[in-house]
Amino acid sequence: MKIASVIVDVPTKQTDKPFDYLIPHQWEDTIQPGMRVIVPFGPRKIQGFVTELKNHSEFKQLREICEPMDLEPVLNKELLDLGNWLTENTLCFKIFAYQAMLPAALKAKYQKKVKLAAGVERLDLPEPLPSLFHQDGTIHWDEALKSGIVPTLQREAAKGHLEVIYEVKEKLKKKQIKKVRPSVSLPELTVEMERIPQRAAKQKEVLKYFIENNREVELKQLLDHLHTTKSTINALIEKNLLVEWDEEVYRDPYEHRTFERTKSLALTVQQQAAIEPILKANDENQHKVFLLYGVTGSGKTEIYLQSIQDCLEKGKEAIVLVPEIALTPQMVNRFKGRFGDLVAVMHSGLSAGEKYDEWRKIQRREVSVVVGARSAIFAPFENLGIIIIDEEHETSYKQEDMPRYHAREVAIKRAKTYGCPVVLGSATPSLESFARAQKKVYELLSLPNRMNNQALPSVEIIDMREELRAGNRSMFSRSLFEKLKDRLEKKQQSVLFLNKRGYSSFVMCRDCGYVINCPNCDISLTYHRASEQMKCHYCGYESYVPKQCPECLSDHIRYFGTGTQKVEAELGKILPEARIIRMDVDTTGRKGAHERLLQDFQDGKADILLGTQMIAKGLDFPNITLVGVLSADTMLHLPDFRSSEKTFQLLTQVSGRAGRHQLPGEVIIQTYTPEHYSVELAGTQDYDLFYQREMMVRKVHHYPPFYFLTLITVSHEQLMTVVSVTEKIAGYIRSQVSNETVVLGPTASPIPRINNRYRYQCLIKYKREPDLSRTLKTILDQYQKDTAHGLHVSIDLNPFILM
DNA sequence: AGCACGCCGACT
DNA sequence: GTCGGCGTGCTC
Repeated sequence: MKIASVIVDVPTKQTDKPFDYLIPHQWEDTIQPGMRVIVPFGPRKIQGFVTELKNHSEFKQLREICEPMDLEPVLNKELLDLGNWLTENTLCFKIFAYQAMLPAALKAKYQKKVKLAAGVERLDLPEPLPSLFHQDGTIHWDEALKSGIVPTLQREAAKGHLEVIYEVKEKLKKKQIKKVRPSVSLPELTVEMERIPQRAAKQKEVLKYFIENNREVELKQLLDHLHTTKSTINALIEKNLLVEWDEEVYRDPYEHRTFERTKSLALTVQQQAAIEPILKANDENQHKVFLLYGVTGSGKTEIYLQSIQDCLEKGKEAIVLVPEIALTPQMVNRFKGRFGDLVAVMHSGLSAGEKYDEWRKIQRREVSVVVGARSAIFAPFENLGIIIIDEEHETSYKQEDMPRYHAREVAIKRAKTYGCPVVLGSATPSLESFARAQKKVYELLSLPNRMNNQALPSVEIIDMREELRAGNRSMFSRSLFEKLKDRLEKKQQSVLFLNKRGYSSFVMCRDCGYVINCPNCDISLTYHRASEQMKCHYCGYESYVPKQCPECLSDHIRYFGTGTQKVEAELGKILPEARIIRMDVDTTGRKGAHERLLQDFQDGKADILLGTQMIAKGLDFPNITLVGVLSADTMLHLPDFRSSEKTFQLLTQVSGRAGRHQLPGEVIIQTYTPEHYSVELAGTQDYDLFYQREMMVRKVHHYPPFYFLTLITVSHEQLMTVVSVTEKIAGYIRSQVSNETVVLGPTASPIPRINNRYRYQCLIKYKREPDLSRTLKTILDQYQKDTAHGLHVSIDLNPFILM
């Protein structure tokens, strides 16, 4: 076995296949599938993943692998296979699939440099080159680009004076600390100490320390403790009395926190009934998907915890997925509290280094439970016992760029491999999942009551049109105002929820209604208060707010704030004595700010918590007795077939924040469309009825879960090109599919232009189309090589955002 | 993606 | 006659 198949880090159609390389003798026993290697590729060096070892290759002129980047594989057999599965199921390049499964820190960085060719002196080169060399005798290409000396470099390289080199760099080093310990036994140490001459007082002290504390110690600590320097230690190492070594350490984001250990709670009869099938599947190593449908506050987390406990006792491992937004300290505490150091946490709040360290803990089997957002589904466990997906309906489980996977599908795929259960938990399951449970594809487990049989909060729906008619033009209905005042007097807490969308901070002329748009994209610019600039979220374009309206020259330009700011100001007017904590992108930008604000609220430092999406989840404070939703229908009118479902889920979710403990809770939902079923049924908290109503709508309009969707988006600088290509694609698909299948389009995308590229799309709705995958691949084969002509074709199977 | 190779226009 | 534009095709 001297040949390795390598998937190279070049994401194009043409290179999306294994390339064969010879393994140099020195690495023959080292290199294995799943390792990252550095390989020559054309004139440069790049990173690649070894997928296979073999003895023969169809290619004659094989080149050699430069070196391995790992000492042990970063992807095991199962994950390599999973990568292929991802590639097949999301139609992405293999390299994207592999990279998605690893922490970003393992992605290579490339650097191009030049160095002097053999026998050439710096001074042989023309000015200003001789003075531009770095310590290591190279000039960095990216710096040369900035200073405009690239042509000079190229000329010198052509003359053979300079040599171009390509480097692959690790993004990140393992963090290591130096440790020391005695290398001889305690009695010997005592003897040796006597022998140290009197003038080496510090060396004596060090040995005395080790006689008293006969164990390893971190070098830095030792030096601090004894007020000495490394030279003392070096002398003792020379004498073979001490040994020194490097040890890998982890950047533990939770290092300075203690977690109160908790024990399993007694389960209610309902919880007991719900957990039993899961434990049974655990016992029998049976793959099954459970849908744990439990109202807010019904104790789903305890079921997760005890199912995991059961796995750990069987020597297996567990993955828990939680939506990013709900990955709060509260959530982490519950898992760390129960399982202590056995838990790794993965979320976007961690630095690349911290994420890598958490991943290393998993890889080295130092933890058995990982709690994390979407990408934690790829945790490199090898003896998985259970996968839990909390808030299963959350759209953030779908990744929107390559590879466009849904964590739920990946979870089921992995669980099948390990023969273990998947538990999908939600108070408001996605229609897809609930439908599968109805069809007995998933097993339904219900928790219809709250713990201790607390009543669900009472919900009042306020018709804001009525308020307007009654002369109330404020954003607070009379009822909400009264109740807020009441809580203030009773010293209880309230949460006000504002749906961010519809209130986004665009800049508008009050006279003519002109909204400032991005010049490159057909979307309004977002106002950022911190920088007092307008920014495009799609292309990054920035600009200052004009003094005058570009259309009508009026100077009545104003921005519509993030909404929360406006609400805060308004609240200050009507309830001046209320202490308010505002949570939105502006106040939670800094690291840890989110956590601190919530802590303040929990500590009773404020009466009202005002915020967007981010407060809809996980809040569980005993003193909250009122929840207000300022405008329930802002997301209802988005061009998205899931908007009713999302509205219902959000309203139910938010309502669940109230009265989770002794005090009963009240919920006020303000809306302009109280008659809409998703608002009405969120009011009565009737998921089952909502499910039936929404399923009818989906059936009539040929949407999931009755039909599968595939979205094809084409973009190009020229509108004509986009239209004609999309038309050709749509035509080709129509010619290939059955007549039960619906092909919509071509139509302009909801955002018709991003970054000066026009966007057209085509939506396929189908029930059964076994050959669709092949058809789509043909399309990609045809058009992905046209990227040179500026054409982009992207395909999203089961899209969540139809934009 | 990069890069080399290759074929046409405007300069020393 | 050469320098350099970017169109095309290849990387084991």
